[in-house]
Amino acid sequence: MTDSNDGNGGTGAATASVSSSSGRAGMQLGYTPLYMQVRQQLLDKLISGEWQPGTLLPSEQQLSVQMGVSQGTVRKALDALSADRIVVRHQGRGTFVAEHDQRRTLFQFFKIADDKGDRVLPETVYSQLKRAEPSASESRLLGLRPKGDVWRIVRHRALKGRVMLSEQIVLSADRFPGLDVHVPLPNNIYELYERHFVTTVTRAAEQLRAVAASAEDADVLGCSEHMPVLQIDRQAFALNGALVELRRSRCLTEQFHYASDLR
Amino acid sequence: MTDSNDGNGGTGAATASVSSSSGRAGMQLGYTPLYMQVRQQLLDKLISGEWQPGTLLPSEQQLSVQMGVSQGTVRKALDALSADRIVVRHQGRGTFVAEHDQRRTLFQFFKIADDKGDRVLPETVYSQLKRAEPSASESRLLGLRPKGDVWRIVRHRALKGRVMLSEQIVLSADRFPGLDVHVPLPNNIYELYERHFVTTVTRAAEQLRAVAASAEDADVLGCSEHMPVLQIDRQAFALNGALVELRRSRCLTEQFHYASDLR
DNA sequence: GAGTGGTCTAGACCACCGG
DNA sequence: CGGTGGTCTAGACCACTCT
Repeated sequence: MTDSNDGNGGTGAATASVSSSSGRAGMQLGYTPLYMQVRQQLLDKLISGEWQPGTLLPSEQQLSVQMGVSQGTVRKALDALSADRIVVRHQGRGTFVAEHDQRRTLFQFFKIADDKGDRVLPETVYSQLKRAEPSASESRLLGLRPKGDVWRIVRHRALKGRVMLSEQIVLSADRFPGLDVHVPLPNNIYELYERHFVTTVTRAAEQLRAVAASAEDADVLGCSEHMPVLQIDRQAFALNGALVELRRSRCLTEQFHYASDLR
Repeated sequence: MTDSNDGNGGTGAATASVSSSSGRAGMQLGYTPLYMQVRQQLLDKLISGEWQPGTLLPSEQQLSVQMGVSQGTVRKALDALSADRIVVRHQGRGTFVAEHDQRRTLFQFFKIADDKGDRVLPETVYSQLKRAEPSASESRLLGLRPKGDVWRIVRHRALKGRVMLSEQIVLSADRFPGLDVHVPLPNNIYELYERHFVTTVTRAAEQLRAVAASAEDADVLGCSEHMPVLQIDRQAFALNGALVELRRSRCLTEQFHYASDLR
């Protein structure tokens, strides 16, 4: 392993056995702190699938010995991953790779709430999967190879027994080979991504607009045509930063709303 | 000062001269870490107005001596305040009380972006202020005394020269005495709150719905009646956690959208 | 009781800013 | 150049979980 960044503060005798692996997104030049290098090393093991979701990581003590840095530096790296919800830490139990369980889906990725502010997970009442050619923009955004296909998923989803949401999902057929084997798709589709396709969605960006329901929307949602509906365009990103899912939802917002926290 | 929490780890000789001041929101019972007590002590000085926005705080070293805790503990307290955007830290310069400058308003509190994803601050093209009686729910939410009045502000705001947004703001007349002296209100109204009314907005919760434009909306926004518009209901909270502002916006979303990051 | 993460302390050096 | 926050280390004790 190549040493770097000595730059090694403290009383320390240990010269860190941490390879440089710089190039953190969103950092300016000049210098990469040791704990960020450690963070990246740990992240690489998650990206490669060496540590699957749900796995118990080695303890801080073990990692600090393995990586040749102090326990405090390992702690800072794990705290950074924890802040990004990539790992979950439990006092007395250990540090685990975050899973897309129902709670995470509900609080990180599903922003529809009822008028009391409670979030309710929707049930899927209709689901369709087909292979198709991408549009130019889909191909560009998903970084597809020339002539690479996409999967198109259409789902209708109900809250409290009423169909409230119609969504179309677009995925690279190369990244999700044999997706059709898993039909019918589970309600929690991000759990499917991570269990069968080594793809963990960690972050998403949504664009919201008010639009008029199309004739098809009206049919699906049981409302009149031209009814105002909330259109949500989502781009979802994996651990390595790649855009892996495009999604467009149209949602009735009479009994429910989209909740956004500004902080 | 009353000691508590000894509970004092480390080699330390120092018994912390930090009063208990427990009761952190969202904490379970049992115990309050020292750095959270320090955080609350610092926060109290901000709430009281003893440290105004823009103020340079004492250095970590000075604070650690003043409060009788280690520099590392002061650091953790300041890092927590920094994570909540309550203070801003600059290496080599010091720690400052956060201000509602244009950048903060743009990135923390204004979520409308153009199709390239760039956020543009809107200009106010019409503004009206009047004193009025609150509705029952307004009185309850804002915690008004019986017969306490409210201010109602109506503003029309333009992006790139086109009126895109109509908003109504409701404030306690008691909390904002003599607000009418400041007419015409500045475009950055949160800066007004903090400069003249010792009220710093730190957090807000928004509820989004797609609704049909009313006749009045259509007139203001220059669109047809029943056009789908994005309705944004905001509740804004001050440093002490009190709800201080209610706001309803209606926004055209043909050239712009509401951007929401899920992470 | 053993092991984990969480807190607290102490001290050193580094990167950055201003005068 | 002195002062600030940022990083790194080392070691102790605490709260929590599981066996």
